[in-house]
Amino acid sequence: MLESIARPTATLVNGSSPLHNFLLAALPAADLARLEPNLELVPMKLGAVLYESGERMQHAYFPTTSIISLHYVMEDGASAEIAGVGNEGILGISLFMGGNTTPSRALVQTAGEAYRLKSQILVDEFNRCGPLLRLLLRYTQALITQMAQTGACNRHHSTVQQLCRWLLLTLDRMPTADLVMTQELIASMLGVRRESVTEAAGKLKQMGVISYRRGHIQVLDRAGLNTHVCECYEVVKAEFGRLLHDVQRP
Amino acid sequence: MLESIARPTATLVNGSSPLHNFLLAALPAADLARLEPNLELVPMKLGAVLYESGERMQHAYFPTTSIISLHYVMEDGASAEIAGVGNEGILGISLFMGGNTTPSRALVQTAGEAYRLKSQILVDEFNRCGPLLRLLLRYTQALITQMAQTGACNRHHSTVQQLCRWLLLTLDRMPTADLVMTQELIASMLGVRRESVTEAAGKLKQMGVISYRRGHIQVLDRAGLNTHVCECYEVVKAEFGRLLHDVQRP
DNA sequence: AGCGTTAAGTACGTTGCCGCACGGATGGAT
DNA sequence: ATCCATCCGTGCGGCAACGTACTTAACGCT
Repeated sequence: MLESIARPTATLVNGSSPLHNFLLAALPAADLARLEPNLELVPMKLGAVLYESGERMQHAYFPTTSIISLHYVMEDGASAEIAGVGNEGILGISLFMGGNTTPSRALVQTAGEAYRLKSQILVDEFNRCGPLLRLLLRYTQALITQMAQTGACNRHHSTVQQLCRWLLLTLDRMPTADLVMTQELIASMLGVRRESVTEAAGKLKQMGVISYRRGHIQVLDRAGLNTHVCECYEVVKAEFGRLLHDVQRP
Repeated sequence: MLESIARPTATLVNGSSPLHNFLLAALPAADLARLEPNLELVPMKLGAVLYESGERMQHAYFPTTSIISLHYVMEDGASAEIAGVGNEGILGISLFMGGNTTPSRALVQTAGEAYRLKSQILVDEFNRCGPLLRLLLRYTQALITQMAQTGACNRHHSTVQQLCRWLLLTLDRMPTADLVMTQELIASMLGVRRESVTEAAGKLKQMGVISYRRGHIQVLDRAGLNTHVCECYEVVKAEFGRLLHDVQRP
């Protein structure tokens, strides 16, 4: 296991280092050094379920190139994304907030890599009440904003607006403008029918904002997304910027 | 200011003690003792705005008999409740989570009383990294669940179901089954039209579950609400119970 | 090269909620 | 006792999204 510790290798497109996760990168060197021997680089396969509602988590995840989606799944099977986690964040809030579980599902929305850390090690470090605690609480605060905003957006905004919001938030966490993503998957995130996504995506395509083919979406005109998105995107982005201004790409 | 410290008085219907707030009641005596000289009992007037989006909070509030509603207000004036805070909780999460502000509005949904505490005193106590920190983080985790669930509920459930959820959650925080509440206000909480509330309430009235008159709603048949509510109510309630099981009515 | 699976397009009736515009009723205030 | 602001009831057209059903197109596999 110790051998699997991440070292940037030539075979990886972006290289890989814990520093590619903004939270880890924002830690003082001494704190990061304590964690580093325990950080394990793992591949994140599209659609993989990292956490199921009510389970006890074995690991926390710090995405680097992958994106994780937090879903709430209803009794009747309907679902809705409540937040996304990319290289700006961590999966496993409930480990340090208390309670250990949450009533939600976490799955890989965009394939890539993440560093994982045994739950206990994260908790122990958190309990030192040092920089990691401060950092994780601020991140959690930003996550709360994202969840609240998503909820309000669900109530008031159109599918097209929400699709724009979702695309922009995803784009911000991606190195490229090419998303490997089916409309079906987007529908489950937004909590709408697949056909509704087809319709909304069709409009954006017609306006030349995006193009797509089977299983791929390409954003052609990011500014165009901005003109059609609701305020929610900007609010979330601004709040992350404000709370984690010192947590930037290394 | 010191003179205004809460002492239960005969003039108060329920009497009033910090112990009527579950979080305060759950603190070890030594920790509560440090806070108590700084707790100030204040009346909470219906509709009063305790916090406006982006403001810096001067106080944290621990409701006893009052209920506070956290709203998100959109640019176009549309609004939606993202969470409620009663005697099980605290208003002022962002003070200790970091960042000090949130993009939301807090207003009094049900008149009553609350203990308030100067921000700095709460933060100082939180920074001792003792029982208060543990307690507040667990509470925040429960609040996160409530927000996520509300968001998903906004997406998938009918106005009647949501009204039932809202009534039950409010009822849980009230000593009586009589709510002083206009349909207009409920509409702004649920983020729907006033007429939609009229319609939903009319159905419940016809079924004999509630009755109401101008500005008052009375729940006649709580079990009836339970049969019409969506799963969301139970999930939130269970999560609060699980996370704050040791935080009970004194 | 052809096949089978899965993604995406189309169509149509239905519905739940919206926006608007009223009229009627209530209950506190003068 | 009367006034009148506020709250509640109702009606109607409109529409975005839904549920359902089916077709067409793309990709990957043998």
